[in-house]
Amino acid sequence: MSKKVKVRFAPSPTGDLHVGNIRTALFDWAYARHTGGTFLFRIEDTDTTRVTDEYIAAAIDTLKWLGLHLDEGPEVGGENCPYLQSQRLDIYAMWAQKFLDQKDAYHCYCSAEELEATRERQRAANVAPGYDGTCRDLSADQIAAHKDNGRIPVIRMRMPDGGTTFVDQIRGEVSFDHKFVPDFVLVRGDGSPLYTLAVAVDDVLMKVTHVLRGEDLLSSTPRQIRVYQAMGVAEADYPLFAHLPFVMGQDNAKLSKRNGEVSIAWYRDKGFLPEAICNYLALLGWSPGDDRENVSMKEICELFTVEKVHSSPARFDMKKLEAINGDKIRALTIDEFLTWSLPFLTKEKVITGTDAEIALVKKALPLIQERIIMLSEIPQMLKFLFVTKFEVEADSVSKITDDASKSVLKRALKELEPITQWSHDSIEGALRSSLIEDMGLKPRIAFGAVRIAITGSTISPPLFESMELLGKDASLARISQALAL
RNA sequence: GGCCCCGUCGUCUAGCGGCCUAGGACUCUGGCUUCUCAAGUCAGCUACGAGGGUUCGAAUCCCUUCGGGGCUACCA
Repeated sequence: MSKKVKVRFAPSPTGDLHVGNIRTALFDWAYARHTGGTFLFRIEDTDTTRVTDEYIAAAIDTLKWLGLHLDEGPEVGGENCPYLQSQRLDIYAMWAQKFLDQKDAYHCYCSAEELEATRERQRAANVAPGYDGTCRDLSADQIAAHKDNGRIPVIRMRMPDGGTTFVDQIRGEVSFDHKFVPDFVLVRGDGSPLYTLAVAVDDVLMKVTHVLRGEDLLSSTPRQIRVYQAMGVAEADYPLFAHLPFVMGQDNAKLSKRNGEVSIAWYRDKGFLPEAICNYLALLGWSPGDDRENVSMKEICELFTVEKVHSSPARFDMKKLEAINGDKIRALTIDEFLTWSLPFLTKEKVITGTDAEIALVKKALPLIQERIIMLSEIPQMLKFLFVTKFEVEADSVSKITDDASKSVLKRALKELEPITQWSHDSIEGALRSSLIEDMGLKPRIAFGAVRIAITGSTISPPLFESMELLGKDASLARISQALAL
């Protein structure tokens, strides 16, 4: 029987979760769900000066918002607690000691300056840079001398001669000659562990079966495998590796703050739906294999396999994300759309949240559902229905103060006044017969003027429906007000 | 510099030796529709980095080359 799949997402807390992180998390999650395995979240804080609780809370909140539910990790718990590497220091120390005892590792007393000098020399001589093995086989006397000099050692892993070959699930067989994989540091002079030690130990102890991570870690894999060997793990029990290609920015460099918005929080504020973000990100470096592009979270789980992941990097394209977000918004039911909309409307103080307001919003939403690409556009589009002190946009004022516009508005006012059944049909009928047929105006001219008077803008939801929702009194008042400009 | 990874339209991709005069989506351009803006719809633009092989036949296999990226830390 094959082992139950366990996939881990293990970011180092260097900032808010960003697009690149999330793409990795999404693939990790999707693979876990696809295989019926578990999705584990671990924090790699061996370097950072302590993770804050806020960071962890924010990260978990982001994952939850995206719909990437965790099976194991900080806050949710699990059988492999704790999930912060900073809380597992004694475990790493124990293994480091074991490696020392087994002679797989050794104390290295070289100073930073000496190492730097070695590298300089290697660079000058044009040979592979890396630790030269000075402290590999120190005698007791040499060690004593170093101690007398007050030198503090690091613990270094001994890389045996030969090489490491492993099968990357995305790239195929990858080989590294150990000539180019020097002895590496496991534990710093101050006793703290390095990433290479901590990941390997944790992945084994937490029974991770698949390591899906960024391509930048590809060349650290031989070191990780070396630790497995030292731990006595059988080769058949090594996790399988799959190195995901990068997500690049417009400038063909790894996506960063410089080349676009990368913080997931930014997308959330802008009104991107989590489904849209996941759908788009899923398409970066992966595809279902056919021409299908609009996929739900459920479909991503069903269809996702590592084999279909690309080996080449993908560029992040905001336009495509926007297009997908628009599609997802249009696919929402009105109640779902309403739920998503309300926070944006209250945040912009367009509404306070009364039942009457919400009822009106719900009626207006169908008018704008296919006109927006981000939820943050909603307040601007519906504002005219709620403002108490109405004002025409500065740029549009001059478009309705000319004589032609004034006569349109006057006529509109006159035709609208007698309407008793205030509906978009009756409004349209009255306006068409008078402004278009009688006055012989082009619809875009005639209705354009009314639109500005009613909504204050040249861009708005459909005019007659908007007037119906605004109500007769308010509509007539606005036209009168426009006439007075 | 060394090691490793990568290379199909502007972008994301389909393609796994004949279905490819290379398909889809986004973007862009033009048309239709139209009360604005959208949405919808139709059409168009544009790609196998280059050069050698292998083969009856190559985007698909091999080699070289060029280009891009990563790593080369007591970062992850």
